[in-house]
Amino acid sequence: MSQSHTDVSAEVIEAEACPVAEVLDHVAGKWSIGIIVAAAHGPVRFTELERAINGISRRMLTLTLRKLERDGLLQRTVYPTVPPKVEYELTDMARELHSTLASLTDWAERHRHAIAAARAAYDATAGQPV
Amino acid sequence: MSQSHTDVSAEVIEAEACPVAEVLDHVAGKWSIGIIVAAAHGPVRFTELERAINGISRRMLTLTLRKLERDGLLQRTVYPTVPPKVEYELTDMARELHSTLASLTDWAERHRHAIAAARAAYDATAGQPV
DNA sequence: CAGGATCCGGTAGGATACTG
DNA sequence: CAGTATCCTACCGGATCCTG
Repeated sequence: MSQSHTDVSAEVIEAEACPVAEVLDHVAGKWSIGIIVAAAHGPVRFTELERAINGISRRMLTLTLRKLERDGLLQRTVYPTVPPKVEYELTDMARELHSTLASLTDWAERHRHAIAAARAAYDATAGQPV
Repeated sequence: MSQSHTDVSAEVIEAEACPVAEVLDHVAGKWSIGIIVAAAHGPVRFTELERAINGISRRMLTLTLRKLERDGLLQRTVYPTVPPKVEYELTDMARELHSTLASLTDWAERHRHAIAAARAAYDATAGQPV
């Protein structure tokens, strides 16, 4: 059903959406933001993060940590001590992102009630369940 | 710095992460941002969005639209004309979000190269593939 | 034109056990 | 302490067909 011609209008959206989509790809993880927030106030150790985020599994913590490190958002420092010690710290890039994320948090807190209200209204008006 | 932060209260993290997590729950959809961006410059029709976003399926468009509408981010206007006509427009709340999102876009564009470089470095250094 | 219903695969993410 | 490995499930998202 799709013709071989490409529509020009999509390029604009793509050009705008692509970087954001990439960011979200790195950040949209259920835990990425939590980790960035948790690591924002200084170097954190693995177990600290695990306890701080509370609900995350070791697996997801490791995976998300790796992803963030790979994208240059986290700097991983291994201390070759007898009990292994690893610290994670935000890079400058990530600190900027954290500031931006703060705006999101702010927006979310400011409109949390409005969103809840909108949901309730929607469910009452249009969402007549069977 | 490194003295009194040992008890990184999980409550703080949760309190901060929760709203964000909610936002992301509404926004982190693969298409939500694209829709918000596409609808930012005025009322858009269903088919317009479908063509603009280019890659989205009718199903996901509908679902994402519903979700955004339910959260009070989109206002849906149905014109009971013979060929049905539906327009979607950002609410004030969503316009604010869009501004915030712009920061994210900005951040992404500014650090896109750095991220790519970090990835390459990571893959070269630690990511010796099998 | 706008969207609902259904099937179906890929993957994000959770639980658990093992290790250097 | 800081991971890794394996299994398993839920849901996201695509394709297709049907409707008002």
